[in-house]
Formats: sequence, C-alpha cells, structure tokens
Amino acid sequence: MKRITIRDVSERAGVSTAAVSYVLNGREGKVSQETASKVRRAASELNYIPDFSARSLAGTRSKLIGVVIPQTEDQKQLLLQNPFYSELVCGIEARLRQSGYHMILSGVDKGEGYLDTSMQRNLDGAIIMGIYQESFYDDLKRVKVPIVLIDSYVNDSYFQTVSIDDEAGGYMATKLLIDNGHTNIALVTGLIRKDGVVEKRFLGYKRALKEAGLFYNSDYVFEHSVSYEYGQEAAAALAAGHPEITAVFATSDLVALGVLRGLSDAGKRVPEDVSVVGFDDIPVARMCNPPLTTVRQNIVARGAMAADRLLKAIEEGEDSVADDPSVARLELAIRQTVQRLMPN
Amino acid sequence: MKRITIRDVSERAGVSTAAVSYVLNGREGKVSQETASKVRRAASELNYIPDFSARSLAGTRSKLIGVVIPQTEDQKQLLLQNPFYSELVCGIEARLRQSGYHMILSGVDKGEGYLDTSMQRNLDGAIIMGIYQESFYDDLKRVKVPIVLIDSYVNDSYFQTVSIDDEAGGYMATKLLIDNGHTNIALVTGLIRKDGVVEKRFLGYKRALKEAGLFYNSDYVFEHSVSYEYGQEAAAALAAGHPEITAVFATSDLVALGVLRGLSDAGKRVPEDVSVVGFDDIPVARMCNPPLTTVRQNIVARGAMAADRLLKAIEEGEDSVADDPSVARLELAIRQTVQRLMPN
DNA sequence: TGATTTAAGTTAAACGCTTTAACCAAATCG
DNA sequence: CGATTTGGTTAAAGCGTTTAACTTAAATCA
Repeated sequence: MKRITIRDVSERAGVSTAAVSYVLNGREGKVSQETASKVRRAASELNYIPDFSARSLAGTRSKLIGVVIPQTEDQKQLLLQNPFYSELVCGIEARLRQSGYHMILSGVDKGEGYLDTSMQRNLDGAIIMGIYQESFYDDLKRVKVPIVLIDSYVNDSYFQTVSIDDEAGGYMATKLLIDNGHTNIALVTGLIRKDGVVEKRFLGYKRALKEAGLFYNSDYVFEHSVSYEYGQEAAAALAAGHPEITAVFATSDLVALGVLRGLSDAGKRVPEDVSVVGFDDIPVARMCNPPLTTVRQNIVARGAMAADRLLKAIEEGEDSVADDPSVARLELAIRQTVQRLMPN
Repeated sequence: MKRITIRDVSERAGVSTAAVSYVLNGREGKVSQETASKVRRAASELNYIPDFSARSLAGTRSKLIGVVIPQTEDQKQLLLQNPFYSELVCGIEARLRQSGYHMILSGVDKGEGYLDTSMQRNLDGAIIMGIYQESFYDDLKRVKVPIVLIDSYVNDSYFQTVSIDDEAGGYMATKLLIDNGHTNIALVTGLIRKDGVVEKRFLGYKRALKEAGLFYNSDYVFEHSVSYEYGQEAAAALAAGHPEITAVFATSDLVALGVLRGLSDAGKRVPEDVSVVGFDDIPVARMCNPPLTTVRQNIVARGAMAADRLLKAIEEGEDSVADDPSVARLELAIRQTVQRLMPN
C-alpha cells in the first residue's frame, strides 16, 4: 500500500505543501477559504493519512501518551489483573482516543528506564498510576512534559493529580460499621506508608473510631499487602485470635474478597457473624457472594478525568494547569456484607 | 533537556554518523572492533537515546505494536473490564517490553478506523483480540504487516492465530458433569455464531452428550450474550422452567458467575442442587464463593505466545511464519461447584 | 609486480512533515 | 503615483535516522 504524502495532496490541489500543512493543522488566516477547500477535497479524495512519525520529528506533537501501571514483582507483568487498574485504563483510553491521541501502556521496572521510553517516543505527556521510588519522579520531571498522577500523594507541584478523598472514604466505611452497632472493628490493609493512599484511609478509620468514642486498638490492624491472599490470611488470623471482632474494614476490594474467603474458611458467616466493607467497588464486588458492601469510587470516570487534565495541559500549555487537584466523588455501595449487630 | 543526537555521538567518537548507526544497529562487518567500542563509549558517556520517530521515518522499524481489544457498545470503552482481556494484555505487554517494543492499546469503533491508526504510526505489527466485521480484516490485510489473531476463527492464511482447542474444552467440561452422574445438563452461552469460539465449545458439549448416549435437548441451551447479567437471567429462567436440570456448563467464567448468582437467587444451592462449570479460569474464578470449577486456559501465557509469534514474524520476515496455528493447552481446574449427583 | 578483491569508513540523499523567511500581487496610504 | 502594507503562497531548511553508493587503503591473488 503506497503511502500518500502531503506532496501528493499538494500536487492534486495545485498548491504548495506548506498550504496543505496549514489547512490540515487549522492555521486560520494563513490561507484563503478557497484553497482550504481545494486542499480538503484533494486530501479526502486521495485518502490522505498523515504520518505521525514525521510530524513528531518535525517538532510538533507526537499525539502519544505514556500510561504507566505497576507490575508484579516476580513476573514483571503488568498489574492489570487488578481490576482497579483496568478500569482506570478503560477510562483513559476512551478519552484519549476520542481526542485523536494514542496510548502506550507499559509497566516499569522498579521505576527505572521510563525516561528512555519517554524520550525515544517523544511522548506528549504521561499518566502514572501507583507509587514508585523517588528517583522515578525525578526522571519524570526531567522530560519536561505534563504529567498526571493517580493514586499518589507525591508532594510536588510539578505534577497534577487526580485523587479521591481517601481519608473521608475510610471514615465513611468505618462509620457505617459503627452505625450498625459494631465496636470491635478490624482494619485489613496493605502497607501503611507515609503519605500513601492507604495511610489516608487508615486515618479516616481512626477518626471515625475516635468520634464515636471508641478505642483505637492497634491489635486490630492487619497490615501487609494489597492482595486476595493477604486478605484471606488476615481473616484467618483475626478469626482465630480475636473472636470478639464483629466487623472488618478492608482498604481495598481485592483484600475484602480474601477476607470473605478467609472468614468463611474459619467457619464465620458473613454478615451474620462478621460484617465486611471494602473499598473501590471493582466490578467483582457486586458479583461475589454475598455481594460486597463497599466505598464506591467511579474508577472509569477517574481515568477519564486524568486524561482530560493531561490533554488540557498539553493543548493549552503550562499556564492552564489548575493546581488544585481534581478530587472525585465517593459514596457507599450498600450491598449484603454488613449487618446490624444484635446485642446478645 | 536537550536532545542528544547521533551527530553528537559521532563527533565525540570522531567518526561519521553512519558509522555510529552501523554500530548501534549491530551491523557487523561494516565497522572495526576498535571504532565500535569508541562509538559505544561515546554513546554511553553522552547518554544517547535514539529517536524512534526518526528511525521510523527513515524506513526501519517503529518498534510499535498495535493491540486491539473490543469495546463496549454503549460507552465506547475498552472491554478491559473483562479479565480475560486484561490477562492477555499482561502477557503481551511483558513480552513486548522485554524485546524493546511498545504497545499501543486501543479499542476500535465497529472495526473502523484502525487502518488509519496503523498507517499513521507505522505499526510493525498487530495483535487483534475478539471478533469483528469482515471489512476490518480486509483493512488489516492492506497494511501488509504481520498480524496475530486471538480468539478468532477467521479462515485466512494471511493471519496467524493463537488459539485453544475450544471444542475439546467444551467436551471436557461437559464430560466432567456427565462423569459425575448428571444427565440433564444446560448450556449457557453467548451467541453461537458460525465459526466462533462459542460454536466450538457448543460442539464439544454436543459431542460429550452424544458419546454418553444422552439426548441433545435444544431447550437446554440458553444463548444470548457473554455477560454476568445474562448468566443471572438464564439461571433464573432455567431454575423456573426446568427443575430437572442438575448441571450447567457456562461457556465463559463471567457467565458462570452470573449463573451462580441467579441460582442462588432462585433458592438453588451450588453444588448441592445444581453443579456449575465455567470456562477460562479468570482470577475471580478462585475468589468467588464457592470457588468455581472451570476449564483452565493459561491466559497470560497465551498472550505471551501471541507476542512471540508476532515478533518472530516481524524479525525473521514473512517466510518464517509457521502456518500451523499455535494451540495452547487446556486443563480442568476442579474446585467446588461440581458435585456428584446423588440418585434419589 | 600489477590487477583485483576486501575491509572500513564516509558522503549524501531520502523519509514525510512543519515552519520560517522570502516573495508577489493587489490593496491601501500619503 | 510611488511607497507601504497585507493576504496568500512558496521554496527551502531543518527534524534524527538509515542506507545505497562511493572512496580509500590494505590485503590477496596470479
């Protein structure tokens, strides 16, 4: 399939290639209405498709966005198995496509090497999900291209963020349990790093307890990793060691699912014996058995927000960047894993 | 960040840019060991990163692979929510990255417009999942670039495929149920199109029945769409209309999960009253309650296979393409949704 | 020894596009 | 009426690579 170039179009329209370029890039005022329409006609008759490599080389936009998600430690695979990330990617892709951009999706190895990718491909911008080591963010800044962070509390005004109020979410979940009469409420969660998503949710948990006049008992927090397996493990430990616990707040649905299984294996019924609330509302949350009560964030919408912000920054230049972080809305998805505690 | 070009490297090494290019692309024999190492040193001292746009323009490989997955009808979003696709993408991405390629992930609108993308970006190849209208494949062929199809029985030797033995899988699932004493076995499935994945599984189902001397009863096949919702719906219908049914084969785990819910809503217990077997073994299959017995295909591995095939075709040229389709292995994942039927 | 092949590099064109400086009428001005 | 502006257009210079064609020097051969 022979490539149709801008030159072919210009010849057909009887104008110069520059004129064609002007028309096709919407440089108003540089060209008369008449030639503009001649050019457009020629282009569509020839079925002209611009070559983005050439465009990119010539110094304009590549219309390529880098999207980074964490990868599994062992296999070096994308963490796309985590529905949370897939959903985000869905939201991002749809919005980018709609604006004529394409997405290069990749995992990064310990935060290294992405600088190369970015330069090789002349990326116009990037969306980064997850948390990486410091040096990764330094690299990112050196590329001098707009960047949006999702799920990250990196404190640097260079980056834009699209976040949720994790603290409020943690509070909502815990409050729901308290309102249902629970007082011994466990927290099952990934590692609580300083300034991480998880820490905020943890803080919300503590605030709710305090507000209700309940003691915060550090024996009730099970903290390790964000995975189904850990949820299961923690539930087993908790059922065995703390029979007085009647409710669990898991800071991620994936973990909550594990908790469900762990409790069931330990002979506890949900929600009769123990209530459980998760966080995220990934699609499985409503498919599992019993359907999981959880804190819903509209993940797809959040992806779209991130894309919007990025595109805005790219197209309207640095100046347009709002430095208030976008904060997506949160609500409770009440399903069947929380039950009022019957005083016995 | 000023871009370091091949010219900078050449000057530093005291050779021509051509020499640098030869060295960096491993053109053996064009250049002496001595200059080669001078060049390499210079390149690494300057931290040279080649510009892929320029490479692509100059007529060599873009090192970009297009990956296409279906999108939802309504929202125009990627169907990445379906874990089956996410897993494939994981496998593909890991392998591509490892070989220095990048992936442009996108959905296509009714099979249209992808030709453009492909030409704009000078894609080196593409991996297509799902099934599209005829014209899409015609477009694909016109780009003259290697293409691997996943989950598609398009009968055209131009395309390479990475498939599984769907018929055998359908047979395995059904046989498992028969071996457990079931005779009234329903099939819940997406639309059975001619030459589709689903048809093959359906054929396996029929073969197992026939082989066991059981009647094929078309009232027992519930055929509509591959979704949780439909599984739920079908299960309701089946429980209400055919109480004699004691087992269900769902041709996809997503559907099977719906069936689980539908049965439970209808007051049927799984596996005590009705046994269920799914297909795919997506991660949720082991997380749901009870854990789903299903036909396992190693989805991630299949993605990797697809990537391997594609890279081979790209790097070793057309001639190297094996025209035997790769067929991935299948096995039963026995969990807790199938029970021996007690004669009453 | 002289002719010929080979090895090691270099030069310069090409890839398809954007963009700037220059150009040319035609219109406007003093 | 000559000088200046202006709207419209063009030719040409990159952008960073690759590669075919060419050069030169050294090695091989008869």
